[in-house]
Amino acid sequence: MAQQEDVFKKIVAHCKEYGFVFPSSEIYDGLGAVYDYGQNGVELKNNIKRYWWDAMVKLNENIVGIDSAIFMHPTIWKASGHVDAFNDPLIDNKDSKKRYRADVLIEEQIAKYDDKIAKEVAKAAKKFGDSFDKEKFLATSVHCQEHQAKRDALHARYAKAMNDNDLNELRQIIIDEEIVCPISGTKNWTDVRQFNLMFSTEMGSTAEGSMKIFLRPETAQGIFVNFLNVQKTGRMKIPFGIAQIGKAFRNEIVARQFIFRMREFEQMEMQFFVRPGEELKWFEHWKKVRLNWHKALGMGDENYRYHDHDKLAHYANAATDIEFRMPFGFKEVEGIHSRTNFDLSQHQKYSGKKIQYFDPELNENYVPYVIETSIGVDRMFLSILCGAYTEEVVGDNDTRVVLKLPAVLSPVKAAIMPLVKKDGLPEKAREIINDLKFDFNVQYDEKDSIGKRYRRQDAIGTPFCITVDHQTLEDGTVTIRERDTMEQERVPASELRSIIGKKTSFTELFKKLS
RNA sequence: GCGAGAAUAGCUCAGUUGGUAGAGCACGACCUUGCCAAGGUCGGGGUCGCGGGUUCGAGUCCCGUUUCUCGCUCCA
Repeated sequence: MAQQEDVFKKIVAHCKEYGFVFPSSEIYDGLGAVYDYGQNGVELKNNIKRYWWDAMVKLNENIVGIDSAIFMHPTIWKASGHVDAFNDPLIDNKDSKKRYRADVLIEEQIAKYDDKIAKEVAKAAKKFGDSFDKEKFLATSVHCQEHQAKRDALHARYAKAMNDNDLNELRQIIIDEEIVCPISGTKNWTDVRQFNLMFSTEMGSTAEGSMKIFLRPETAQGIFVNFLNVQKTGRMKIPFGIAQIGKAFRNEIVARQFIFRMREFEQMEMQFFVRPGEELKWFEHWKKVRLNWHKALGMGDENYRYHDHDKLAHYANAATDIEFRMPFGFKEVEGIHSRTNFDLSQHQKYSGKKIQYFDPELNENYVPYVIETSIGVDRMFLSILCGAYTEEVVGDNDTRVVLKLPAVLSPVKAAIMPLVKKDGLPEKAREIINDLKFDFNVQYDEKDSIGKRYRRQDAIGTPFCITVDHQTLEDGTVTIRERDTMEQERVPASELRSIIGKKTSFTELFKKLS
C-alpha cells in the first residue's frame, strides 16, 4: 500500500511536469482543492468528453444533449432536496477530536429508547410465553410508557429544532440527553456548526434587489427542469435520454486526493426517462452499457467493478457505482442511479406546472421515472492516467516512463522528427506535419538525440513517433515507431494518414459498442 | 473545520553550534553524434511559501499565517 501511494505521488508529479494538471493559482500559493488543466491535460480531457458525448448522443437516436446554465432559480434546490440534504449540522468532541453529525447523534439516542422498549417487550414475551399480548403489554407496562414518553418528547424537540434550524437547541439536546462521544466517552462538545455544501452568490447588483442563488452542486437538475422543453421540441418518445456535460460545485469540508475530490468539478450526466415500473429493467440495462463503455478503452477489465449501494439517497430506489482500481484503492468513477420520479414530481410540486408525458401506447399521462448515469470527468481523467502510468525497464540498465493511454484519448497523436537537424530533413518533416495537422494533433521535435525525443513522447502518451531520415528524401518512406512495443516499421509517408487514423479515431471503438 | 508532518531553482534534494545560496536532472544557444535517456562549451533561472519577532547578522531560532500531504465527516 505504501508503495502504491508512492506511485500516486509520482503520477501527481508527472501531471505537473508534463503539463496535464497544475494547482490553481499556484503563484499565489494555490487555492485549496482547485486545479487547472494544462496543455496536455486539456486535450486528454476533451477526448474523454468526446468519447462520452458521441457514445451517448451519436450512437443512440433516442438520446439528445443540452447545455444548461450553471445559475438556476434557487427554488430548484429546495425542490431537489439539496438545500436540506446539503446542510449538515456538525459537532466535534474536543477530547477525541472526532466530528459527528449532530442530527445523527440525536437520532441514535432516539433509537436507544426504541431499543429499551424492545428489550422490555422481549423480556416479557419470554416470561409469559404463548399468552403474551404485545399491544396490551405496551399499553400497561410502566417502564415502556416511560420510555415511550421520553422518546416522543425527544423526537418532538429534535424535529422542532431541525425544522427551525436551531443549532444551539441541537447542542442543548445533546447535552441534556447526556450523549457521550463513542470514542472518548466524554461530553466535551463544541458548538454545532452548519456546513453548507452549496456555494452561493448574489444575482442582481443592488443590495435590495439581489437574490441569493447557488452554483449548481450537480448538473442533473438542469436536465429535469428542461424535460418538457426537450421532449416537446424534439418530439421525444419515452424511453429517451438527455445528456449534458458541465461544471458543478461543492464546498467540500475535506477535499483531497488530487483531482479525485475537487470543489469545482465537471460531470457528464445522462438522464434516461422511462415508464413507471420499467425503471429497474432500464437500470440493469444502463449498468451493463456503462461498464462496457469503460472496458472498451482497454485499460484492463479486472480494474473495474460494480459497487451496489445499500444505503440509498433520498431520491433513489436502486444505485450502483462503477469503480476503478486507483493506486489508493477501488474508487467510484461513475454512478448509476434509479431516481424514481422524485425529481420531476418535486419540480411539478414546487413550480406548479404539470410535468407529465402522454404515452400514446398506454393512452395515459404519467410522471416518467428516471435512470441517471453520472460520471465525474476529472475522476475519469484520473483513472485513465493511473491506469496508463507505467514504469518500464528497457534494455540492460534503463527505465522509461510511458503513459499507455488509449490512442483515441492521447493528447498528441503523432510526433514527427527529423533524425538530424540538417541536410534538409527538418524541412521534409515540416512538410509531413503540414499534411497531417488538419486531421491530427501532431508535434514537431528536433532537439536532443532521437532516443530522448522518443522518451519525451512516451511520457505524454503519444502513440506514434515518425522519423524522417536520409532515405525519406530518396524514396518518400519514413519510420513509424509504436509507443508500447517500441517497434519500428518503414512505411511510405503517404500512408501515414490512414495508419494513424485507424488507431486514433473513435470509429472502431464505437462499432464495438453498438 | 480539528490533529500530525512538510514547504529551499521547473523537478529531486543538500545546506554544519545562526555568518549573506549549492548539486544533479530539466531549460536556452552553439558545436558534435545520429534510431531508443545521461558528449562538449557557454548561459538563464531562487527576495529560501508569506508576515512579524529575537540578533550586529536568520534558509537555520520563536510566533502568526497560507498551501500541500496523512487521519476523522460527505460525495461525482
